[in-house]
Amino acid sequence: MSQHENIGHDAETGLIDANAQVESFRQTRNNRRTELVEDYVELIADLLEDGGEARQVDIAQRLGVAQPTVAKMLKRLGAEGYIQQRRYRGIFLTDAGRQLAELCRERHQIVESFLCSIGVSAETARIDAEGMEHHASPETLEAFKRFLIQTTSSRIAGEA
Amino acid sequence: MSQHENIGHDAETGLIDANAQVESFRQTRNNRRTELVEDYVELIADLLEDGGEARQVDIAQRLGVAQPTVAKMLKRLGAEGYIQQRRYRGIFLTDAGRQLAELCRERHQIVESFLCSIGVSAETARIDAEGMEHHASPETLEAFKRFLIQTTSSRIAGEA
DNA sequence: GAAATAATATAGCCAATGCTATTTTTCAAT
DNA sequence: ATTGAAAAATAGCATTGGCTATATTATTTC
Repeated sequence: MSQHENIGHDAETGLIDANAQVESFRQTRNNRRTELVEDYVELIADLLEDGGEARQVDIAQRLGVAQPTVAKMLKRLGAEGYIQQRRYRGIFLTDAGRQLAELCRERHQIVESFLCSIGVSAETARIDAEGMEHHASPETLEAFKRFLIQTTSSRIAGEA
Repeated sequence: MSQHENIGHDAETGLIDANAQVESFRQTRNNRRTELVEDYVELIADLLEDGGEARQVDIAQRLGVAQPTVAKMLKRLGAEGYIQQRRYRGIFLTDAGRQLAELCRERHQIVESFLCSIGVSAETARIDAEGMEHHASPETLEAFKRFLIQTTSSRIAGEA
């Protein structure tokens, strides 16, 4: 039996095919593991760009967690090669970190703008985008972008 | 200073207001904690409805995790009042469980349909919806629904 | 009804992410 | 230069959600 056979709905039951569903759940679990890393890197990039420095206390305050929680996560980010850290010195993004941050920021921006464009309030869009961005695949992001371009050009053309 | 003052962007920096951002992150962390419960309850409802029973092995197989992992989570679901469980007997949803399942299923359905309606493939929609559904607020769901109704009526009216 | 099989329960491990309390280090100010 | 405050590091703990290995209980089959 081929690996990609029987994707979609299973005729024998009303349920989604088990192999397909298990893949969704696995993917989601995977995403959940990388969400925090992405949040941190994105936030650090913002802080660096804006204020020139990203201190643990700032990150902690922004995320709403305690400083030791941040310290622990920064160790992980360092180990994964996204940041460079010197004891009692500031935090810097590596090339990989900057790259990831850029990706996240773009994705975040697309999701948030998209939500706004379909009539969600700015505040809710911000909150929901924060959670949803990590689960938007490239394909979905493309669809969001297409939609944004469409509605933008419609508005320019003066349509309702 | 009022609690809801200064929501949105902070004029002093290019960054989002810290209070607003921290709220987003808190909300997201909160959602993440309830995601698994919702996944389980939704899946159990599906299994019960379809096959008449929801066994640990089925749940484990569907989620792609080991059976003891499911056993542990079921204890939690029991403690939180969503399911009833008798040793070596099947699993049943309580009223609260059925209610939650219904809510989740509806939400899931809306998100997945919505993604399809903007041109995301069925398979990707399934995967992304699995992750995104838990982060869609009522307001966003309403926007999705509005959009679905619009495009449906457009199609019926024969528009491109 | 006894044996084999299937399902569930339990024990014990690990990693991730949160916390508080405390120590260490740096920096700023006098 | 010393001190005091701020920041970061560290220790130690709890919870959640994974896992494997194993024991127990039901069920099925002969």
